[in-house]
Amino acid sequence: MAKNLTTRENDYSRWYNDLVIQADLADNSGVRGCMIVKPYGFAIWERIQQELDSRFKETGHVNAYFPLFIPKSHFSKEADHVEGFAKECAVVTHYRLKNNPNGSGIIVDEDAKLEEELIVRPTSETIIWDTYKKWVQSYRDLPIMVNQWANVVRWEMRTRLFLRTSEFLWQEGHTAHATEKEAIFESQQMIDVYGDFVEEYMAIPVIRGTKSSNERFAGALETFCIETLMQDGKALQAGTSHFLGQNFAKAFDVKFQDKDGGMKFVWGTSWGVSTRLMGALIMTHSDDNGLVLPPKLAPIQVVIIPIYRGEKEFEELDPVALKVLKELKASGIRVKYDNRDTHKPGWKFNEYELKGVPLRIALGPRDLEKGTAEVARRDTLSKELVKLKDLSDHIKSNLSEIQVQLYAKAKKSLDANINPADDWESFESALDKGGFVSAHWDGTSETENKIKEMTKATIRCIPIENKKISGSCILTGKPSKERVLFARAY
RNA sequence: CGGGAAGUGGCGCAGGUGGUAGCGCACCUGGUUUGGGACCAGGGGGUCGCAGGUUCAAAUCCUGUCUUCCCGACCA
Repeated sequence: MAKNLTTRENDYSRWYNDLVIQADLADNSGVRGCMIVKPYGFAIWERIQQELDSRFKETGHVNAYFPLFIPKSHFSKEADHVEGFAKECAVVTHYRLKNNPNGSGIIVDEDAKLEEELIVRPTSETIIWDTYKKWVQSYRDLPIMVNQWANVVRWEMRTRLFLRTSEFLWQEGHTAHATEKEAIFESQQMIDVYGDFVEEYMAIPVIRGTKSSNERFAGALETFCIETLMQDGKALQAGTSHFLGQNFAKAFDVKFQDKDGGMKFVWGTSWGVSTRLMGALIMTHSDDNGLVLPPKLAPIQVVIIPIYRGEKEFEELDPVALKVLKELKASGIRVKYDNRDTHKPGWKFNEYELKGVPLRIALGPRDLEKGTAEVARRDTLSKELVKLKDLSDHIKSNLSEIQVQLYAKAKKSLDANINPADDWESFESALDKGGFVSAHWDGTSETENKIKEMTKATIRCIPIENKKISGSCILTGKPSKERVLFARAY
């Protein structure tokens, strides 16, 4: 049992906070709402980046980099967009500091006021569309399929490590197309890329859907999303992809001459996932002993821990451990041999459990005699004696089994927590139980707002694979074409 | 941004009627240990979040400010 880790039952939110810090993923910094991503946490993020990046490249995208600062005038061009982000923008107004004449330190130099203030990007649509204007003349210049890995800033009032921070890391894809059909295809394709990645790689089951107009991205015509459910029954948006129509093209005057000779506005998309995925990862699989990582994502998949008394025993063990290490490495497994003499085996067991390493191999004198190793699984906390000659195969099959089982477990929990409700009373009690509530909605913003006021629940998504069975709205009784998913969300 | 709580060695906390800081864990040294967070002995480390103020004297009292946590408002 992990020391000092609050149990989930006791206080889920505190469990999460403790875990992030104790597993060495991230820490708070001296700046409100900004986090320090520690090496172990960043290693996981790098694995997310690596895999996503290659999937982006496979689907025809290239990486580029746009500036952190956005001129205020660019930012104000698309009305809905401004409306959506204005309240959470950091603004740069000066470019110089000076010594305070009264000797009390450093102050802003009022003489160095910027003529045009700069916004720290909350997202990059505006500066990118301002740029695309210069890149696009002809249909031959399209499509543009650009992604960037960057940090963004949204001045949040209430923050939590990974889930909502004022500065966070993400990728944002921005594409421009000649036709509406192409742009819609792109935004749908990317939500599938996200969905497949999150399910296959992070072992987190998702629901693919579209957003209601209330929850839609500021400036988009349609927002596709993947929604997940955490162990405490709250929903978490894990990724979004937006069909922007011609909104940004019109705002930034991005036109091209088509084959027919006519001038047309281009069609756009944007899509992103952020370090919030780390939060989803932590809250989907982990337990009261600490982090649980799916093997495909774990920076360390297997740790080898030697158990010995005195130098003699270590001398005998070490070559065997090294041989196992070499063998596992050779078959492409990310393995660490922790031969530090500064910590006892029991200490290491707990440490790697807290950090979610999927498999642990313990090698001691008893194993040496019998030609075995003890293999322990992080997800089930079970142990097994395995013959050394079978070890490599055993580890490989264990890793893929863990990956499959983590997903299956999370999927089962997701499915078990989608509850239908057909009247207001059962709607409310279903929300209180946690999870998604599948209910009819009359399709209006007003009704969604009222429901939000009354229950704190929002429409998380309109599932893509929805059966179009009509009914009547849970609140107003007006006709509804299909059920949507409500939940209280992060 | 409102309401509440808190900030004291790396971590968790005590001290608070003002008199210059202590405990547990961690750390360092030596020894014994090592199959689920070892033990003994010795040792190092803190301008008490920061800035002002009251006072002969401030961790302690006052004011401001920053950060964190909880609740709310806000949030794609």
